[in-house]
Amino acid sequence: MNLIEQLQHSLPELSKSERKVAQVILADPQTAIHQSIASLAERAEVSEPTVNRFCRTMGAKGYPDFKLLLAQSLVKGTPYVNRHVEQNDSFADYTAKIFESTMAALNVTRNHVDNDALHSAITKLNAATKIAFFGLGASASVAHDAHNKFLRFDTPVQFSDDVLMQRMAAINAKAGDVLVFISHTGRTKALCEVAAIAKTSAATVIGLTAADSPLAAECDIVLSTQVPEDTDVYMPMASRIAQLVIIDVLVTGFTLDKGPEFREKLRLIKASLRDSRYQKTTENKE
Amino acid sequence: MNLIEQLQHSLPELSKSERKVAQVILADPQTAIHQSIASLAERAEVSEPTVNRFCRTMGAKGYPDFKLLLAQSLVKGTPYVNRHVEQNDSFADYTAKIFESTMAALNVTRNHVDNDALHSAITKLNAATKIAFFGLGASASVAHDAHNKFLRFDTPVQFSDDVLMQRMAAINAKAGDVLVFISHTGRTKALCEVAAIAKTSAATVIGLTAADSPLAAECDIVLSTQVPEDTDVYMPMASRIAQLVIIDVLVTGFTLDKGPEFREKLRLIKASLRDSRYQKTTENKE
DNA sequence: CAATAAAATGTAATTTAATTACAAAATGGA
DNA sequence: TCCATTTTGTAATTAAATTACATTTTATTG
Repeated sequence: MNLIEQLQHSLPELSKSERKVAQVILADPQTAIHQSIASLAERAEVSEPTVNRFCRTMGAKGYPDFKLLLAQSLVKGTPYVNRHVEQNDSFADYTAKIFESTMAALNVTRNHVDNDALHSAITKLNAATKIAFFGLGASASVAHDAHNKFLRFDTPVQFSDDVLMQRMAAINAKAGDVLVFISHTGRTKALCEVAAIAKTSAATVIGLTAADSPLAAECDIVLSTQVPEDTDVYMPMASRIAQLVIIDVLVTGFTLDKGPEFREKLRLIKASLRDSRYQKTTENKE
Repeated sequence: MNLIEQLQHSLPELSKSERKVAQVILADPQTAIHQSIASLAERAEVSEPTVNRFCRTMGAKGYPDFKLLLAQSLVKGTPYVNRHVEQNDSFADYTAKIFESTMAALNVTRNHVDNDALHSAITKLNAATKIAFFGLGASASVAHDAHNKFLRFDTPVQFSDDVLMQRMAAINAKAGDVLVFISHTGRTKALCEVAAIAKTSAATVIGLTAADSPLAAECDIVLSTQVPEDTDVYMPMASRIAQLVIIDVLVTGFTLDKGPEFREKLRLIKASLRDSRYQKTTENKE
């Protein structure tokens, strides 16, 4: 646990003098880390050994050690948190908020992904005879991205952001096919309907969507993005970024499972794109 | 700058003895913060005052102060670094690497974005009579995403991943139009050519691409994503995520500049999507 | 290539800070 | 109210960091 939180939390258990020390530190931790034990003791109106004992109570080896711990917990205090953009935010404010919120979303997703689900999704994709990515609205671009990434391989890939096309594809889905449905909310009726059709087929249905949503209910494998709901009007969807990164994981797992001989193939693809580029130093895939 | 980075960076400028100190610290910073000046001096085979002088050279007030700074930078020290996926990585390994690398990319981008360029891009977009997003290959999905996001407003938006369509649009571009070209490398010939055409028009040409690239040269405003090149075959493009987040910033700035009466409009759009969703608790945009 | 200035480093003394040992209050239960 | 226990403070001690100054090293120039 964070030391600051720990201080706050153990406040009631402390003795009178030690509490005084804790309060002085909590009031302005930034100052505390630059003070000697003497000046801190004076500010808290206690003796120096009391401060020392207090440090030991809090799990430090002594005062200098305590200061180190305190300094460290001040840094990671607010790592990346989800913060909403507000009307009066300055340019710098909302830029920072958007970046931080996105990183927070990725952090949360990383810590909460269902590894088993991801793993079995990769296995299914690898064994697939055909792969399709479906999304509507904003999720269409995520499906689009997934399609691009999987185009590098020899498994046939399909992408659609058109409900009718999706329906047809779902109806024709066969065993060995993998259909990936992408939706932020998991509540888009049209997409759920297509997923329901897909479910009646022998194909594998994967959902990249919110857990416990109607869409998730229709899926064999659910890859959920545990991202705080962005109810704010101004807030862009961090969940879509999380979905893209999950797709990155899928692609990477897919590639690795194919083995090293596959690597050569990817190199060839890369090389074939060379002529479409202005060369300079290193070469990259677009 | 991070103290560890600073140490690494100033290594060549240091004197012989001070370099020894720096190297001992860099070799194991975690140990260093728990040592006294005497034991550190001994390990580095220098005298105590040398260590003290070294601390001052690095901008600290003295040794204890230096330890504090070091301790702090160890926390946020190497938060998210770019790590390449390798053939023998386990599932857990590459998943972690991908998430971390993406977060690292976002962190780097946040710290290096050209705020003035971003700001003027937002201003231009707000004054635009028409907006277009162009991308090819993998960047097409980024353009696609941007298109989706800007569709919520009343400024006409266009998206294309077709070179011919892009050419036509570029030729017909007029003053007041804003054309956004998206490319990871900034070296795709076809896209550069379209950008060159656009540049001859009176329209504003914005590039969401690598700095100092051929594409960047054709643009009025360059929004560069300073992301380490991903030469690795297995590595998904973190830069594309960074581009998406920059688009989020553009959209947010766009919305905020339009003022609060606009907020109502967005609410109406949201409400109009309601019927296409299965309701449950809170409502969200797709 | 010596001679000298400047920089770098070390030694020892000094100062400052932290800790310990122990004594004095304060607290709480019989 | 008395005794045991805990809490807190005082003074001494130890440890750590810093300073002042001496010595060595390095670079420079005649």
